[in-house]
Amino acid sequence: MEIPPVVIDRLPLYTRALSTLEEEGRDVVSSQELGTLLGVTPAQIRKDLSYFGRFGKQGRGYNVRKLLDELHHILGLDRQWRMAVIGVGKLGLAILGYEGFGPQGFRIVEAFDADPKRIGQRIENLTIRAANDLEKTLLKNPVDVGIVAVPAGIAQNVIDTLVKCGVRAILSYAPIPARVPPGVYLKRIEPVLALQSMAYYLKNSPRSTAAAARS
Amino acid sequence: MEIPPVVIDRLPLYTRALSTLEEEGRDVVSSQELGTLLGVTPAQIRKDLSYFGRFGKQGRGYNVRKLLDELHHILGLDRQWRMAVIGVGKLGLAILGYEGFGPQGFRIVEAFDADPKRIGQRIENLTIRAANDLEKTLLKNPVDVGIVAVPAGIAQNVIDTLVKCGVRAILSYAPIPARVPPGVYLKRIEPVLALQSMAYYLKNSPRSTAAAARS
DNA sequence: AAGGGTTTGTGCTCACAATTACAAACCTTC
DNA sequence: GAAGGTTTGTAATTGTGAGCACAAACCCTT
Repeated sequence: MEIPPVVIDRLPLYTRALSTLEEEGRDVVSSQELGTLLGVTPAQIRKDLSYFGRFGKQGRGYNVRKLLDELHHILGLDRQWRMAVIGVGKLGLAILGYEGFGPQGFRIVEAFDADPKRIGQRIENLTIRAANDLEKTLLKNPVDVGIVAVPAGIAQNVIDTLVKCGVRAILSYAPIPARVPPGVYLKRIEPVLALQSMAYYLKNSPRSTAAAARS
Repeated sequence: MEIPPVVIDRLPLYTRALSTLEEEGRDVVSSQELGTLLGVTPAQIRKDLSYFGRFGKQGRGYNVRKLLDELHHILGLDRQWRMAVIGVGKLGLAILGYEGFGPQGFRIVEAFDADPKRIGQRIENLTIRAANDLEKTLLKNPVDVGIVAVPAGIAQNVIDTLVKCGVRAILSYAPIPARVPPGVYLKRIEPVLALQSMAYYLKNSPRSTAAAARS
């Protein structure tokens, strides 16, 4: 069965909300409650989940623990994913220092930079390698995900290299419309584009009567 | 006329491609060429633009300079937008140091943090203010956009404060499903969610025969 | 054990966005 | 200035996702 990408994009949201509920000690949750928690309609949640099976009980709702496990399994979050960061500037540093990846099973195991002053430095239990060694290193020690935090000018080049090394998922912070071959998955983080589209609404809404932008 | 949000989200893409073309000295571009450049169908581009007017010439294409000016005007990029950064940790530092905002008319004019060691520090021509003074400062010197780079636990609180101060556009880096009242526009930057949805495809695609994820 | 109150899973409908397709308009060349 | 080759703008069609609504299933109380 072919599942719509929008659905896949929502599953992590559900996962996160369920984690919070579990930490609060909740046993059961309804699509209704989950919906208000996330700003999504209950029907949407139920339909999304129904693509994968029947996880709830009528009249009761979903077992938090069980649904969370199911979603982890569906998304492939029940294992560790190895990631490499390319580019250790200010942004790369922030990425290396971010504590949000590890707990979700995403571990940064390599970091690369072209600056001779950076190469060899030890940051967050990692030794920065030379960008020149990117290909050689990744071919020997493959990673699942590449995080691109280099300037726009060389980003496509870096991405091509990653693809050549068999990396099939790329998270790019570079402000370019990068292209990847079929079978490689690319997500872009684009704060400037986000700001620019919000500017439209700022400019065109009469200061109070507008509907909120979808985030 | 009511324009679909998806269309608004694509306009900044067009803007960026046109900027590149202009720097290269190109005078005219067809929807065809722009499309291949961005990975979008030509018809999509033409239709998106037709919501706002008729900017092209049959048999010729679009004048790069003119279309760029039009889009700048439509999106409200022909002015300066004032932004405040809340949270000056590693991420906040990267944001303050990013050179991609200024050239697009987005200027960071205030920065706040709760850490006494950070308060008063001078970074990138800006003096970090105390988080306690957030409300007072913004009420005196309003900003158009708030950039939230604080830990998840206090993010909703910060967002509520921003809204109270009349901030109508918020770019949030906090991993929470933040809610804002109607008339306030919120975009979230969520690298972890992006990774989690890619994990699904990594897990479920047979290593070469899958279609690329939409980015 | 029966009844009232919930909540799920899903067929159906509706809305809207993407694509197709083509007439009209434009440029260039002969 | 006519003809051939492009490319736009848009009407019409197709495709797809979101919302609605309800039967079936479950819990709890009496």
